[in-house]
Amino acid sequence: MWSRPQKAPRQTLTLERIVTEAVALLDEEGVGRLTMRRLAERLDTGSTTLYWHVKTKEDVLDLALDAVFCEVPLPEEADAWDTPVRELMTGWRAALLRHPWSATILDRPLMGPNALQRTESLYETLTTAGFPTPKTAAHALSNYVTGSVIAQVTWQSTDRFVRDRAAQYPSLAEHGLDHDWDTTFAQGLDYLLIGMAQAREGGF
Amino acid sequence: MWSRPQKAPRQTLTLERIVTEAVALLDEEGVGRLTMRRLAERLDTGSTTLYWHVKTKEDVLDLALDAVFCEVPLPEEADAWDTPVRELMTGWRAALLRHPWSATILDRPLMGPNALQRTESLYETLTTAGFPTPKTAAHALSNYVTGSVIAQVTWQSTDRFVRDRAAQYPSLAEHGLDHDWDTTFAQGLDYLLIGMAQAREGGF
DNA sequence: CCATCCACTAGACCATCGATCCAGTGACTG
DNA sequence: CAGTCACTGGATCGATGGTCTAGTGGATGG
Repeated sequence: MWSRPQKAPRQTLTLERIVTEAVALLDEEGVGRLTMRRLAERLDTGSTTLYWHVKTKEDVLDLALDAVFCEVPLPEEADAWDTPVRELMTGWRAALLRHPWSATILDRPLMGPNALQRTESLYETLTTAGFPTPKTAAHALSNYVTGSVIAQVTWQSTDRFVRDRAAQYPSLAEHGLDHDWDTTFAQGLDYLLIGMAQAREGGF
Repeated sequence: MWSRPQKAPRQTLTLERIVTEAVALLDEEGVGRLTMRRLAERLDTGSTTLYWHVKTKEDVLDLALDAVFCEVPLPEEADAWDTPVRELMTGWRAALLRHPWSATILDRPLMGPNALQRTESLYETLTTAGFPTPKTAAHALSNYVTGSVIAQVTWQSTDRFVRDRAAQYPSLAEHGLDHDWDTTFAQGLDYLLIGMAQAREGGF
């Protein structure tokens, strides 16, 4: 009785396989070409079969997005509060950039277990760091990361377009061209962290 | 000869009318229900007619999004550099929030004339304020606004869902529930501006 | 050993969408 | 008055998300 397997060991097609393959498909061909049929084909099955494991296509996207967050390393404790924060935000950004399609679906609730775990970690760090309003600080940080990733992915995808219009819009060209995205991100993050630290000392 | 009208005065259907109606449709029913057919129907015409004025549906979205940026007031000059910046960012955010569908299409290049004009204004303000790297500062600011709007729209659209899971994920509930979005945004913006000011004095 | 059950699968099918083809239409031009 | 051209619309195409219906095959229980 007790040694009996809990569930049917059938499982030729599992949710996990679906998600893995969906991420692979998204990585290779982008969000515009993710189709239930194409995904099913890659899994050597019919599209109907997918709908037994998943209710809608949006479920697939939600799962794929949360799978990306799984790649974000959870920082260890450190003496300075800003060290783990910087780590978390940098890893967060890196994971999203590794899967550029994720930037275009960041407009959906990040409520997968992996995403929640990262948010939780951020809150915890800020709270133990003594911020009176960790909620505000957490929002500022995650919003900045989200915006940064979207901006970078967008501009990189239209590099050619901008280059053609560089003469017409000089500061547009400067805004999006030959851009060291990493250092710009880090610098902006520093702005935020400096401001946060100063505000905390001021007690608000 | 000179008094002759330049172009054919036919124009029963104009690009302007299309954009206006598209924004109205998006406001009323959201981005998911914007269809070329539905849009054409609202304009009392066939869907084919739209394609004479516009190449693809994406064009319509681009135009609608830029129409939103038209609502962002361009700040006047001021003594303190942060005053016009705060004005511009607040107006930027307000315009996007007035049309929540815009948040879900912020992953496309903001290259309409209205959006460019706002970006230009931001650069100009930061440059005359003496920032050594206005590009970095401008990115930090606009990224923060973008992220903030997306977060707010997303969380507000899933308020019910979060409320149901409040017990299960306490800090999730705190993160997204009963949230004074305006003050949180303003506070985060202050973080940024404080950090930027301090960094400028430090000369980097 | 066999009937039953159920997790799981597949092909046909539906409504809808973005986009195009093709056949006009009517106001202005020369 | 014939011709042009900006402009319009109905029919249509291929693809998509999703459902209906009819299975299939391995484990279960008697």
